[in-house]
Order: sequence, then C-alpha cells, then structure tokens
Amino acid sequence: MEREPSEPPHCAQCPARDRGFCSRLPEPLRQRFRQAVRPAAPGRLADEGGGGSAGWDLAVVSRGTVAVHNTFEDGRRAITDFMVPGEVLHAREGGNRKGREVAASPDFLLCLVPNLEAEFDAADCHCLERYLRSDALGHIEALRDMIADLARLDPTERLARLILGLRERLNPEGRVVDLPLSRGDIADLLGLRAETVSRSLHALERPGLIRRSGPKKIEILDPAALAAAAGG
Amino acid sequence: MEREPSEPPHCAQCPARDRGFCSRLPEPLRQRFRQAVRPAAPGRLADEGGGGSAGWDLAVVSRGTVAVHNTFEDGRRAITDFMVPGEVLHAREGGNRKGREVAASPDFLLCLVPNLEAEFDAADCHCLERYLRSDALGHIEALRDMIADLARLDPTERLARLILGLRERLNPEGRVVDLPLSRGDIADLLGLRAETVSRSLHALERPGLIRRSGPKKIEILDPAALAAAAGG
DNA sequence: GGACCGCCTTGATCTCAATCAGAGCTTTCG
DNA sequence: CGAAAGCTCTGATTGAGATCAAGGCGGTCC
Repeated sequence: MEREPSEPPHCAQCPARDRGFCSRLPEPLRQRFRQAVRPAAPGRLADEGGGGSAGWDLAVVSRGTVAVHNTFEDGRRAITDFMVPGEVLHAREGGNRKGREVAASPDFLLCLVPNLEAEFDAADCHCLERYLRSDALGHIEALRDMIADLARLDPTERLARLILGLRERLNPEGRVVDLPLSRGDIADLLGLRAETVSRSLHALERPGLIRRSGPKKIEILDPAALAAAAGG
Repeated sequence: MEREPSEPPHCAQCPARDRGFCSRLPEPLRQRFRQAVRPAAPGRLADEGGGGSAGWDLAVVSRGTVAVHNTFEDGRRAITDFMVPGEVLHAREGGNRKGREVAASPDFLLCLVPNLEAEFDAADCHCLERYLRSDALGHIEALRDMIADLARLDPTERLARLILGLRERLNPEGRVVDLPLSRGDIADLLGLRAETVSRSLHALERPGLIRRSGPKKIEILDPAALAAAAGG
C-alpha cells in the first residue's frame, strides 16, 4: 500500500490501516478523517466516554481488543461483544449502565473523534453518520448471529464458529488464529465453562480439524471440515 | 393526547402514537416526519426491503410484531430479535442473507420512509440519521443483554426477564402481559424447547409470581418477586 | 533457586434441560 | 357435526455440560 500524501504517523503504523471502518470510507473523506482522528489509550474506557459525561461520537479500535462484559448481581459474567482492530466500538454516549463494562487488552489503542460536528463540515459529518449507522446495522446482524449460536449450537459448534469468525476478522487468508482471550474469557463469550472450552478444543483437535500450538495459537488444518463442524 | 393540527389519519390511530421512535423526535421535526411516513403492510417483508433491491431508509413498527429468525441448514431455528409497536426495525438495505428471515404477525403494519433524502431537507435528514443511530446503539445494548441472558441465565430466569421486558415495552404500568408468541416461538427466542417453557411458566406460577389466564395472557402478581426471579 | 500463583487440562460425578411419549384443548375445515 | 391438525401441558427417561477435584505447566517475585 502506498503512503498517502499527508497521512499522520499513527495511521501509517496502524495495524488496521487497510482494513475496517477507515479503509471503507470514500477517498476524499478518508484523508480528512485520518487528519481528524485522535489516538488514545484510555486507562479506563469508562472515564473516556463509555461512561462519563465526556463521551465520543466515533471510536475505532486501532490496536488490541475491546470486550464488553455484562455482570449479574450474583457474579455470573458474560462477554457480550468484542471488537478487533479496524472495527467500530459502538457505545452509547452516557452508556455503561450498571452491570456493563468495557474492558480492553493492555496493548490497546483507540482512535477517537469526540465531536463530529466540531471536526467536519456538514456534508462530511452527515456522510460519516451514514457510514456509522450502516456499520451499526452490520453489527446488529453480527450480534443476532451470536444470539442464534448461543441459542442453538452445542459447545463444539460454537467454538468452531468462533475460530472461523476470528480468522475472518483478524487474518482472513492465514491458517493461524491467535486467540485474544483466555479460556475463561472464551467461556464467558460462548456461555460455557473453561473446562468445556478445553474439552471442545480437544474435540476439534482429535479428528485433525485444528492443531494447538500454545494455549492461544490455533492452526486450522482442515478449513472445510471445520466449517462443517460449525453447524452449516 | 391532543390531536396535532395536520396529523395524518394513520398516525392518529397508531397504537404507538405516543410511544417509541416517533414520539421521541423533537417537535418541529416530528410533524414533518408524520407527514412523510407511509404505512405499509408488506405481504412478505423480504420483498419490501428487508431483502430486495428496493430497501428502505427507515421503518417503524406501527401495529403487530416483527421477528427476526435465523435458521441453520439442519433446521434448527432461533428468533434473534423482535420488535413491537413504536420500535425501529433495524435492517440493512440489501439484507436478508441466507438463513435469516424477517417475519411479521398477521395484523402487522409498518411505517416506512423509503428514501430519507427524497423526503426531507438536509438538516432534517441529518437529524433523523442521528436519532436512528442513537436508536441502533440502544438496540445493540438490548441485544447484548439478550446475549448475556442466553449465556448465563437458567430457563426460568430467562422467562422472567422476557415477561418483565415485554411489560416494559408493551404495557409499562399494567399487570397483564400479552405474549405475542407461541410456546414454540418463545422457546426459539430463549434457546429452549417448548416443553421447558411450559414447565418454567409453571415454576413461576406455583409460588404465585404470575398467573396464567389463557395460554398467551400472563398476569404479574408479584412484580418484586418476579424481578428477583429474573436473576438480579 | 525455589515457592507461589494463575491458567490450562484431564478425570469423576451429578444435575438439569432435552428428548421421548402421550393426553387435553382449541381451531379449522370438510 | 365430527375429524383432523396444531398447540399446550405433564410425565418418564436420558444425556450433555456443569460442577467438583486434582495435577501439570509457565511465569513472577523474593
């Protein structure tokens, strides 16, 4: 990819430079967008905008991963959403109600536009809003798929889908998937226990669909069979 | 509620007239919005825009309910989303991919704006887009909650949440909830079997939290205890 | 170096929802 | 009207995943 004329340094080094929300913007706007965006690694996301009064209009994950946790009063937890580089962190201004928390990995970096109207003229602003809504609608579909998986797939099928989904999002052409989550977190994401995640990984490995090289590294050996194991 | 000067007849009779998306619009825009909106009861939603090339920019449920079904290749089904009067049907133009279907109840009526830019001036259009995005973000939170429920709550807790959620959305002050879904559909929505839904209803009725008067009518006898049974 | 700690894995047991089966009930339709 | 079909409810059985328990591995800190 060639370097654009006045691209700011954080974009040039962004792992998601050619992928995700930014890269889908039409050309004249994309350059203006790259100028406007502010990188930020908030200590606690809640302070920066997921919660507080500050808020933001637009946030794109640049590096690391962000996970949304829902916690019940008795301590049960679920990870209800998570974003990888290039994806928009859809969160409502004034969000973070009780029991909901946005957490990020240590290496995490976010690109923020606190106030769209302050940074863009009316036309660009409107255009960005449309792209944001379109992205949100796509995200709604992804969440619906997740709901269907939780409702109707068994643990091994859910895990197969997760692996394939992560490959799609992180490394579409590669055969290796780096799990950005611990076993316990995967369990919270798939509605299981850590022990079951372990056993289901074994169930995918035994017949040779995947290979584990280290706890967080999955090598896809037989993509077709893995897709079949994902339940369609 | 007093009748507004030039309110079209379908709005005057709309069951969601004073609730939901329309009613939250700021005053000058709301009137223009009511003029622009077109009621429609599409035979199959897919033809009208959930799928086809026609599409729409904005759709609000006026009467009846809409449910989003995800179907797996082997026949397993889940209801991944559903909307009641006043709520926005968030669906992507060109949507309805394989395995996803939008279905509506027989008495169903939708309010459509096929093309925002054709109906509103730039400022109103932009404003509507912002409201739509805000609504979509709220919907994303609702879907995340649903994910948490499926991941971590037992059948009786899920059912308690469903009942309380439906009261909130359909009849906030009342003690009676009309289930807009059959047992099988509730099962598909909560990731259960119809038999389990039946048993869980019984489990809520026995200690006197609810009372069943007809298969689709639930009377809430003890809201506090029901909320406690919903797991927090 | 060695002890501790957290994470992952494996094994044994138990529990709760799925499954299988069948009986009321209402609605539809001939 | 009577048969048929669909929905709902209840009971008995079964099995998959949770739970309980313990051992292995890798990192950190003293």
